[in-house]
Parts: sequence; C-alpha cells; structure tokens
Amino acid sequence: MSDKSVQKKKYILETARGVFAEKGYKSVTMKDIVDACDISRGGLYLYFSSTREIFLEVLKMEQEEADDVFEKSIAKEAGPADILALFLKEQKRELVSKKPGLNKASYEFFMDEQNYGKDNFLKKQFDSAVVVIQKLIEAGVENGEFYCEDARRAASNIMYVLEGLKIASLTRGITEAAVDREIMYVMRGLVAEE
Amino acid sequence: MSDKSVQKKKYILETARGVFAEKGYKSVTMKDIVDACDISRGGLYLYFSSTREIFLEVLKMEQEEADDVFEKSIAKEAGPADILALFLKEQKRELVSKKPGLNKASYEFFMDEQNYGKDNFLKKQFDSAVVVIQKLIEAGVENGEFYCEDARRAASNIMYVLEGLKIASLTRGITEAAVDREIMYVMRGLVAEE
Amino acid sequence: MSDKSVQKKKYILETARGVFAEKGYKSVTMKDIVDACDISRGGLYLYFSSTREIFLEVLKMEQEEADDVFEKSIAKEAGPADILALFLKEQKRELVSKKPGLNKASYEFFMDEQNYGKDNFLKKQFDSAVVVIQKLIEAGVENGEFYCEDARRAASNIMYVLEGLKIASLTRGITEAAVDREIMYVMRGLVAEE
Amino acid sequence: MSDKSVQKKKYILETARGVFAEKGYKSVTMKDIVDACDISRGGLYLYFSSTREIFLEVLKMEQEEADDVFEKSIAKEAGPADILALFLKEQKRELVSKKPGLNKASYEFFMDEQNYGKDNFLKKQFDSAVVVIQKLIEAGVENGEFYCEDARRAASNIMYVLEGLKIASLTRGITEAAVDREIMYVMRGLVAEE
DNA sequence: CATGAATGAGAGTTCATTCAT
DNA sequence: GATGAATGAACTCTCATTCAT
Repeated sequence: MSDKSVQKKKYILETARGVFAEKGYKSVTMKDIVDACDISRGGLYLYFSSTREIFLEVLKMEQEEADDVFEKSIAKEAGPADILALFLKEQKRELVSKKPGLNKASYEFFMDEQNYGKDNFLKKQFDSAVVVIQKLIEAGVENGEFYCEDARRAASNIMYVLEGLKIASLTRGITEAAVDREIMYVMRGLVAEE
Repeated sequence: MSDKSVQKKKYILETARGVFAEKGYKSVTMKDIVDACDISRGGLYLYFSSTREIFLEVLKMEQEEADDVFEKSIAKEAGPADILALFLKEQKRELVSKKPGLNKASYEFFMDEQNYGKDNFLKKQFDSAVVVIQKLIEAGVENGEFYCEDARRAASNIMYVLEGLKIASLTRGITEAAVDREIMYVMRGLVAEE
Repeated sequence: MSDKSVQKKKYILETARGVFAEKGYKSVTMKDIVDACDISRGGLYLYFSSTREIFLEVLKMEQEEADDVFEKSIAKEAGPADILALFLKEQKRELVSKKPGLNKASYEFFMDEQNYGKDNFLKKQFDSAVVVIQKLIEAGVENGEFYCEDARRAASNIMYVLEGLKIASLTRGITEAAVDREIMYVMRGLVAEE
Repeated sequence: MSDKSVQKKKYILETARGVFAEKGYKSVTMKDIVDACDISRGGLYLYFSSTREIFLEVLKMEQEEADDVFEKSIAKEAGPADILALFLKEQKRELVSKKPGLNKASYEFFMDEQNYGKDNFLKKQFDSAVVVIQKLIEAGVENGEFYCEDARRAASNIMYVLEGLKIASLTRGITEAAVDREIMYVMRGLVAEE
C-alpha cells in the first residue's frame, strides 16, 4: 500500500471516528462515512468493506493512542495519589463532556457482537485500567498515602463504579455533582480508614 | 377502546417484549413484530405506529410489573439484611442469566433517545432502587445489622456497581465469581466495620 | 395466497417469460422484470426473490404447457409417420423463427447451474421427447411405415441432431434449407432402407 | 508495437483464455482478468478495452492453434477411417472432460452477439470440420473402407450430432457411454451397409 | 377492525472506465 | 508504458408506511 493510501486510510478512520462518536455504531451507514469523508461510494470500498470493519480499526487506533497517553501519564513523576486523582479527574471530564467519545458506539458494538474474548476492546481497557489502579494503590499504601487491604478488589470496585457512571451518563444523564459524590465515596474507602 | 382491543394490544406488547429481549432495540423492525405476533402489517399499525412507541409501552408494562414485585418482596416480613441479600441475589441471577431481559434493549434505546428527564425508565428504576436500598440500610443500622454513616451514598454506590456489572456483562461477559467478588466487596463496607 | 395474488404471479411469470426470451438469462435483472411488469421494486420481491427463482418458475410453467400440447398432438388420431412429421415441422418452425423462445435463456441457465439431475428441465424435455419418438418409430415399424432396427438409438439420434441444429441456430444462424436437409437425412435412415 | 508489448499481449490472452474456460463469457469482468494476470487495472486497458475484445482475440488465437493441430493430424499418413476415428475420439475426450475448454464461453458469446457472418468462430470451426470429414469419407469410399452416397450430408450430420452432444454435455451432463452410443450410431451408417 | 398487496426511499455492493502520477 | 486510486452508474434487497378491499 502506497504512502498516500496510508494517509487516506488514516483520514477516513479519523473522520469515521467522529461519525461514530456522534451517531453511535448501529445507525452509521457506509453512506454516512462516504458523505463525511467527501469521497465516492466506491472509493470507500477500496479501503473498507463494512462499517464493522471500519469501527474495528477505529478502536485499534483508539487503543494505540490510549497506550501513548498512559505512558505519558506515568512518565510524569508524581505520587500515586496524585496520579490516581488525575486519572479520576480525566474520567470525570469525559463523563460530563457533551462529546461522548466512542463510549456509546462501543457499547452498541459490543452488545451486538457478543465477543467475550481477549480481543474485546472494552475488556482490555477495563482490565488494564484495573491493573494500573491496583499498582497505584499498592504504591500509595507503601508510602502511607492510602490504606487498603485488598488493592486488587478496590481497583476493580473503582472501575465498576466508573463503568456504572458511564452507562448512566449515556442513558439518563448525570450531573457533575453526582459524579463527584460517587468518586469521593470510593476514595473515602482508601483514605478515610486511618 | 373495546375489551378485545385491549386484549390484543396487551398480547402484542407481551410478544414484542420477547422480540426486544432477544434482538435489542435498534435492530427490531415492525416486520419482526408483525411476524412474531402473527398479525397483519396493517393490523399492527392500528395499535402502534413505530417500534419506538411499542418499546415505550413495553417499558411502561415492565415498570408496572416491577412495582408489583417490589411490593411483594417488602410484604414478606424479614430483616433488612435478608431483604438486601435477596435483592442482590436476584440482581446476580439476572446478570449471569443467558436471557438478558430488556437490559440490552433499554440501554440501546436510551442511548439513542437522550431523554434525561423524570420519565426515563432507567432513571426511575435506578432512583427508586436507591431509595429502597437506602431505607434497608437505615433499618439495618437501626437494628445493628449494618454499620454505615451515609446510607444514601452507600445505596447509590451499590447501584452504580451493579450498573457497571450489568453493562460489563452485556458487552464483554462476566463470570459468576466476578459478580460475587464485587458484591461481597460493597457489602463488606456495610458489615465489616464493626 | 389470494386469488388476486395468484393472478398477479401468473402475470409476472408471463411477462418475465418475454423478457427472458428476449434477453436470455444472465443479462436479465430484477429491474428489467420490474420495468416490464410495470410494478414497484419492492412489489416484485413480494412474489419472487431472484431472477433465478423466477426463471425456474417460468420453466415449470413452460413444462406444464408443453405437456398439454403433447397430449393434444397425440389425441389427434393419425399415423405415427404423420405425427413424427408434424413434430419435426414444429421443431423446424421454432428453429427458424426469429423469436427464439426460451432456448437461449435455458442454455445460459443450465450452463451456469451445472444441474445434471432429474429436475433439469432440458434433460426432462429431451428424454421425454426421445421416448415419444421411439414409440412413434416402433408404431411405424409395426404398420410398415418405417424400417428401423433400434428405435431407441434412432430416436436419440434424431434428438441430438435437433439439439445440434438448435444451438447452431442460436449461435451462428441457420437457413431453413439447412434444417430441411438435416431432417431429411435423419429421416432417410428410417424410410429409405426398404 | 514493441516486442515486449507483443509478449505481454500474448501473456494476457493466454491467461484470459483460462479465465474464460473456467467462468464462461458473460460472468468474466475486466477485474477477473486483471486479477488473473496480476497486472494493473489501467495496464489491461492499454491493450484491450473490453472483455469482448479480449475474447475475440482469444478466439483468434484458438483458431490459429486449431489449424496447426489439423495439419499435424493430416500429416500423419494413415487411412481415412483411422483419421476419422481419431478425430471422433478427440471430440469424445473433450465432451467427457471436466475442463470444458472454451465451449461454454463461446456459446455464451455467440448467443449474445447474433453474429451470423463468416467471421463467426463457431461457424468457421463447424464448416471446416464438415469439409475435412467429407473428404475423409470420400477417401474412405474410394478405398472401400466406407460406404456412403452423399458424403457432404453424412459429414454435416456427424457434426450436428457432435454439436448436440456438446451442448447436452454443457447443460445437463452426459455419460461416456451415451457419447459412445451416439458416435457408434452415426458411424454405423457409414460402415454397416455393406 | 383487519388484511396484506403495493410503493418507494435508501442501504449495500460491484465494476467499467478514467486519469494524475 | 504502467500504476492503482477514484468515480459514479447500476443492481440487489429491505422496510416503514399506506390504502383498497
């Protein structure tokens, strides 16, 4: 594949990402993407042959970018409590934002796919977040910032609450205050039990 | 509306409920429902004019039945801890069950609708569950079964974890053991702090 | 299926027959038939879901009509030689006619299908024609009109020659005189060896 | 046209021949040939501008090769009866073979073309075969191997039977035994009437 | 009320053909 | 010469929705 092709493919994926972010997964048609990209019907088929294929590649792209972000976050030297706080703040920002990102589309997609394997994007995201949080908590316990008996459990609890907030946000809206309250509640378990 | 009409409408809604449970919301066509009900295309339009309208009424029906169930649960005189345990057991059963009920369809529906008002079925379900759990916890605190400083927060935390488990179950599958672990974790907060 | 439906189906098949006769099989699209029948795109799909399905039913129709014709031919009491002559004359008429009937479409269809079973229309037509001709020859031998040692062989030889003439006619044209010569040649074998 | 060009053109035609042999004429697209030749879309158009043009040149190529073969056959000095037997054997081999050569494609092509002129490939093949067979028969009559009153008629009869067998083979399949029986029958006319 | 035939808009997909590089 | 990306026309098929009976 030529250099130009690669560029165009990337352009399509980025444009398509916007379409999925706006319309979710199931409502998006090849025509929607063709229109958004301002290319011809046949042109799109040169690169992708279904919305499913496009969405999968959008997710792959997303994954790679997410990995980059992770590394940057960790690169900045800061205490584990600070990093966790930063992570939660970022999550909150996304929850409250009007631009829903790919959450809606991803949920629609994976509810349809019934793909419960290791290549499930949501599973991967979730599991790796749990691991990172667990490590942060353990580090926090070590330096006395946190108190926690089972870091693994605490980490997954945090993630499930976030997941609950996410779907709540998408299906019925959620106020910033409510998000704050829930986050504060789960954090209290870590810091308050002195 | 004649008595026969009411019966037929109810029949359609019950049949449609099964269709939504199986296929979700967005994939369901009027044709699907016509086929499932074994009525004529025109016939269906006499009662409902879109899948959206049907789904809304299915939800209303669901709501009414859910209320019934609630009342029964509470009617049985038992300790608050027992009732809460029963509630969580029921939630777990649904999470693990292969038949996903209307969860998938509801999520699809409300992600599309962007209806964040008080008539949002999911919001109502969630909020009333929070209230009930809160009351159970308060009762438990009173009779010494539970320890909890902020019953309201604890209740909503439980519900968000359950919501997180629910969407996780739908999008990536979840094991019974994982559900147990999460439920145990949230309950530990209530009982373990002697 | 209602009476009206049956009528419409028959109407479509008859119209489609004309389309196949004119354009062959492979070039015919659903749109061609829709246009010819002056119905809507979706309307056609109520009755048939592919050109293949339509063509198969056209052939079935053709078969039934052909059976009728056969019976009539035999009903007329005449000597076997006369009946055979009539049959050959009819074949010749079709060979020379500008309107090629379904021959072209049938050949295209069955070259594609690779259906060599007993439900192959061309096979059925051929085999039953061979049987009829064989009986005519045997009857002719009995009453002295024909001389023939192996009626079966003679009959199939006649049919293969006719088949050769048919495909020749469709692919390169054939003159009436040429047809006459060939028919005369095969008949000479039956009558000349006194 | 450069030498290289000629080579490439020949390469394309030979590859295309295989495609036509496999898929017939009408189903073959420019893309099929591009893929089979492993050249670029634009590249093919430098040499040919349609499948029709390609097929015509494939036939021309075929014709030239066929002429070569004929000459070789006749070059071998043998009795006319032997040569004819050899010819029929070769025909039978092709009829029974799973690889149908260009027969299917040719029939499709000429049924569509309605080209009844002298440049019709099938006509040329047929007519020249008739001439050759006629000469063989005449030679056979001369040396006493055959008995025949009208060699011309006998020759064209043989060819029509072969044509009938060919289309029968393509559209409904034919057993080797059936081919043998038919060939034997037409030959009996030449040798049996001592 | 109830039926189901009919319509037409719109999504998916494939291909011949062109054209800048 | 050669490439292959790009276009747009054409075809298949499905549905929501209407309407005569």
